[in-house]
Amino acid sequence: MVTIYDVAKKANVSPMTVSRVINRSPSISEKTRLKVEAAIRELDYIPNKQARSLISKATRLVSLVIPDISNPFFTRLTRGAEDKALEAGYQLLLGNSDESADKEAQYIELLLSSGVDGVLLAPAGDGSAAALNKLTKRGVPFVFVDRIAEGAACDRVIGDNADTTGRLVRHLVSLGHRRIALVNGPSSISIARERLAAFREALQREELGFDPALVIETHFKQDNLEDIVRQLVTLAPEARPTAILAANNFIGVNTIRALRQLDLAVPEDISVACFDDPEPIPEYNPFLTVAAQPAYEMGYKGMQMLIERMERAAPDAPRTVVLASDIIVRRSTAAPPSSRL
Amino acid sequence: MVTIYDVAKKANVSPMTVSRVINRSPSISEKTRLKVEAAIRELDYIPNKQARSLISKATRLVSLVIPDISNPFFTRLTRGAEDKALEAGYQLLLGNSDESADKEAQYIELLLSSGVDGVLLAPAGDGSAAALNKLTKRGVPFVFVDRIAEGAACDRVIGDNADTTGRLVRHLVSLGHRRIALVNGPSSISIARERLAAFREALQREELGFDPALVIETHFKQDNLEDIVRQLVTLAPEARPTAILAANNFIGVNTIRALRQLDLAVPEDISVACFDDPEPIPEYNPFLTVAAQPAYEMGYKGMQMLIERMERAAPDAPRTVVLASDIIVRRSTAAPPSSRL
DNA sequence: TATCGTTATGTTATCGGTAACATGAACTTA
DNA sequence: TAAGTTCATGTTACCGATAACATAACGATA
Repeated sequence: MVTIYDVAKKANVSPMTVSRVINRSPSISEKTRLKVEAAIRELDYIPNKQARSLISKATRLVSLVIPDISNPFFTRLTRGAEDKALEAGYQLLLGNSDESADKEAQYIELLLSSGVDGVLLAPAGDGSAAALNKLTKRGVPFVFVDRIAEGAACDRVIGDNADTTGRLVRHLVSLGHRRIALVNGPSSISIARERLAAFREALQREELGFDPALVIETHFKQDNLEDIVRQLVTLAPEARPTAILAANNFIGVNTIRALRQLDLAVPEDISVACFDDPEPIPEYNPFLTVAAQPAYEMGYKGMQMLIERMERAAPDAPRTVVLASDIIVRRSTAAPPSSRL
Repeated sequence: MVTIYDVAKKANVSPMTVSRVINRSPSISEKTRLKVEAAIRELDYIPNKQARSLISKATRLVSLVIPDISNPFFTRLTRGAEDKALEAGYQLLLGNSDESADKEAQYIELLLSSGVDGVLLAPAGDGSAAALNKLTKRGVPFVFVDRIAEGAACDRVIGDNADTTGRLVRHLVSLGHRRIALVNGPSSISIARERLAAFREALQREELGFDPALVIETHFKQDNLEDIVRQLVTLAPEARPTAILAANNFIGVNTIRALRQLDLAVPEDISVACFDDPEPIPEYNPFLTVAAQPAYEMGYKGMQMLIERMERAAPDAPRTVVLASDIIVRRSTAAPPSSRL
């Protein structure tokens, strides 16, 4: 391995002078600089980041911890985070928590020893708080994206769940739906709680009753939803929902799949709308009506805020950035069967 | 920051003893071990990886460099690579090359200074060779997944492009197609070359002529293919293809989108088949006939081979692993219009 | 009990950089 | 031309861990 000493010897200067050249110290004569730069090139010298980190206490590594990289929503978020990180000279350590607080905690433990300078996190649930305390204790800043964990006062970039849910409900109501079901994620996850609360409020605003039987909790990940959907569509006709609101793209896709297994047509028999676009085929066969959250922007903005924290360029008080969604109406929503009689 | 010295002082031993406890050296008395472990717990000590790397020359960081994480094929590959890496105690640095050899080279430069122990790479093209030479020069092992770059003798995990292409062509021919177009990726990428070669051979085997006008090169990334597809479908009737083979999932999806813009129905007017599944909605509306490559396995196996290299547990000679694909016939392929008259 | 062999622990030097201080050379200025 | 400045460069020590060697402690053996 070529070290700063090899370069120094070759250029006939002290290692410190080489270090100064590398770090663009102003007090270096043009002549020495050129001499050292030539030696660096000749030896193909690359500074050792580990040695540097040992002194500077900074690794220029950041981590992005997400629940599921196979979800296109998080893929786009990752792109945004990576772009911003590279732009600012940081490298990205990727971690999947698989929606498990345990795996997440394990991963954070690992990050602590890797000496990451900061963590961008879509927490698996409120159980994340304990692991996050360790980060705080070590002075490693972190920022929430998409979701938050209760009990941690930090920057966050989140979607406007209240507004988005309200608009999705209004869209369905305007088509004539009066009984809308919500297939939600686990209530241990902030966005699931927020979407449920917003759902109740939206129903109230539309002067529709809230029926707990029409709210079902499942996972945000790929799953077979046949049982859950059957439960909804086999309710008595007057209790049966005419539309299903899915709390994320996977639930949306799997709801449609389950409906098909149950021989129900979308949107003829029942309408479906969901949060987040199931890319990469959002439109080749326009199907799901969705609330498309700005995933890339969330990642980008989240990383930006994290970098500001790491570089102590942010105010002490935690900041919250709320990003709006676009409602994209496609073919999975239509007037309910009854109104078409 | 809590160091090994703090622990040593607290436990009333020398730093070396603490180091021995951490590294499970056998020659440590039970009594001392417990004492030191207590101090570690009490102080919440975490070893500093940077300092360790300085001596060991190993960072336990590996990098995965892929052309495009927004492609579900690479997402699944990433999952596989990450799972295997974590299993073996390595952490994953993620890099997107965006199909650009320049970005890739820049990224590899960055990796060199981060001191990664190895690189798993789906090269952006043959232009990658130069950057890879630098890795070789520094003794950083790398392994190709999915694609290879000419001029680098290293382990590789690739799909069986010849066989897969042959089977896709046979599927189309068996439906009655005689004129099949290939919308391929850039010929600077190995899989595009292999698929083209296999395509020619398959046509020959099926005793069909090869028409260069029916082979078009485009990008593997999201793109508007309307011009390209128009070029194909506006050929004279006797020269016009009745089926299009797309060299990856994005090209497949975008071909169908383009056909729709041109008011052509799939599969009634023209059939489409492609490599790689456009997840996450492969089946909720069965559409694309695809050759599904085992992406997860590619990532997993590739990482495994890389780890073997890094830990010098592999034979010197480069190894090649070829993984077969599944042909999944869905609704985008059918008999050509003529045969249905 | 003197000697030896283990086993457990400590000391010193080092990995590759850089901060902090020291020094030397060149240039002013009186 | 001697003293004071300024600028360029070198020296020394240290970041946090550990390899290599040194030594202390202990029990076994004659």
